[in-house]
Amino acid sequence: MSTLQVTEFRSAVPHAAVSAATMPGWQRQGKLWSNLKEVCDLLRIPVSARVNSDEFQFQHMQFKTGQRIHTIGQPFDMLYIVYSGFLKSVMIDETGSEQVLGFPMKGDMFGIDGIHSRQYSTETVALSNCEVILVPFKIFSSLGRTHSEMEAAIYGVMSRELVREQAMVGTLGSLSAEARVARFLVFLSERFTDMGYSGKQFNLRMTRQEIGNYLGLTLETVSRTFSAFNAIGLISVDQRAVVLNDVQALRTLRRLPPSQSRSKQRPAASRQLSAA
Amino acid sequence: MSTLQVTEFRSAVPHAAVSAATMPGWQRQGKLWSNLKEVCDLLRIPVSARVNSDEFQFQHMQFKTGQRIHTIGQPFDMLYIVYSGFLKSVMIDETGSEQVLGFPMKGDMFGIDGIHSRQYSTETVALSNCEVILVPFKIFSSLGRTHSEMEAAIYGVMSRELVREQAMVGTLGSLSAEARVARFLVFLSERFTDMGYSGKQFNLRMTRQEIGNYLGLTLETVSRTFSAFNAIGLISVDQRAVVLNDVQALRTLRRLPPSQSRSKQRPAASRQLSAA
DNA sequence: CGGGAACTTGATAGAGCTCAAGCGTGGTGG
DNA sequence: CCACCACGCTTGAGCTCTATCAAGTTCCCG
Repeated sequence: MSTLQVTEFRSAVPHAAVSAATMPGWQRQGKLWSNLKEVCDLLRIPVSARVNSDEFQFQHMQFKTGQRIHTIGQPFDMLYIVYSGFLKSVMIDETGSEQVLGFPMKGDMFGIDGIHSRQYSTETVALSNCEVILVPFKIFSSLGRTHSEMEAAIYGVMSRELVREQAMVGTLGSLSAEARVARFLVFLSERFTDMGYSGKQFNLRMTRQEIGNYLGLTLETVSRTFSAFNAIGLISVDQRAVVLNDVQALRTLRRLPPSQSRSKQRPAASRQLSAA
Repeated sequence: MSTLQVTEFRSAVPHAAVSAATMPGWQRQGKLWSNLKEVCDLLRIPVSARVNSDEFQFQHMQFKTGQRIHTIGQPFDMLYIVYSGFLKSVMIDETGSEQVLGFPMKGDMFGIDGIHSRQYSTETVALSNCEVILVPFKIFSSLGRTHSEMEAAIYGVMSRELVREQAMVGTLGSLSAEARVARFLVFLSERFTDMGYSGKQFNLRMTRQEIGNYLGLTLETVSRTFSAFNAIGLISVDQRAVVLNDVQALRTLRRLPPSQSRSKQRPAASRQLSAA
């Protein structure tokens, strides 16, 4: 069962900078910079040609696996955009337990939670060697003033994050363990596709523990669910290597053996309270 | 057991407009307006005196119980701020099930989810007669440009919502049913206190169904948990009327009868990845 | 006063957690 | 270069929590 090979990543990673990971200069600051257009492209924000791309330069910074980009309570002054690599964002509750909130990857912005209280409420850790673009919040927000088209984009990015969290709440609140895991795989598949990698086969960058924590499950349940999916041919798993054999089935999966629909509160609160 | 009386609300509601609910003019638009200062106060945003409060006037709109303020898919052009009353925001997943995302109340902004895709991804329904301030998004964002101090405030409000959703994910992902219900009560208590009402006793504005949906539980579990809290004197409940007898205990509650600490993933995923 | 929604309570079952043991894999030191 | 060790993963057994199904009661509205 350990013959499964997933190699897409080694060959597909498109940024030359990553190879620098093994070189002495790795992690030195100030080596790479991006202009505004590059940042907007990364964020999937439309840029008008009128913007002077070179008016601002944004510094890159490289992190090794396990390093923290920012920590809880640290004063906020920076937003971050993932240029390459994989990370996890976690919150620590009052009992000291971690709660994984997300896995930022290429094109994702993180650190937004710090704006409100002027200090980060989460911490973000590199799950692989990473390259992150530093965006000083003051500069970012001033772009909204000077380039009015940028303004909607900024709000849009923040709104997008909010919608994503809301979807997460919906997932945690109503789906079975199997459905959560299935959706998680589809989510990864779509992200990888967006990034130009294969959406069919990839390597997980996080542990079962982290996946389970993110999905509100234990690592054992995640492991068992992977095994179950594997057993019926939905996917092929071997450790971190995953192949999705039927993405559509994963997308709509509710429960495995007896697919009893528990649509419970369907006809709940939307019609008897009809707007007069 | 039905002798419990909670009357704080009837007497405490401070806005005269509510009494208009029973009058013919109710729900007619354009009756009340707020200036910028009033809006900022409501949002708990610091306003500098330099801002000309009367430069902008924001229209109020009144809704009766059950009416929708906005619906899913409706084109986005407006943000909303609750001036009075209670609402719920819900998402509908692909199977048609509702997912309650929150209960906006006085001072809360909603509709933010619509910015990203230019249409609302949620709908918001009045749980009581409500008065809502309409804030055209274009005007709101232009305030960020003209009054630069407003800008941070706007981002702050959006960030606050994101943090709130993240906390919700944490709650759903890791707490027992009892702990979720307890936190929910504490959450309400704090909101009511903020609004100037009693944080010790209040009336729930939502059904057990809605609470359960919000917390990822069934209505039966919510009901049983209320009863259990009632039985040990933590709270007193009778239908929608609630008295919190020990807020601190609710705040830290993890589990009820045998308070065995199972701090599970305590020493889990934060040390082996220490930043070199 | 009737009907329906909301709420409570009980009985039962099953999904997922906990505890526990074993294995594979990758990194490290001898 | 190989052996060891630790961490991550898998799998099993048992048990608990919470969902589900089912009445029955209360409250609110017409």
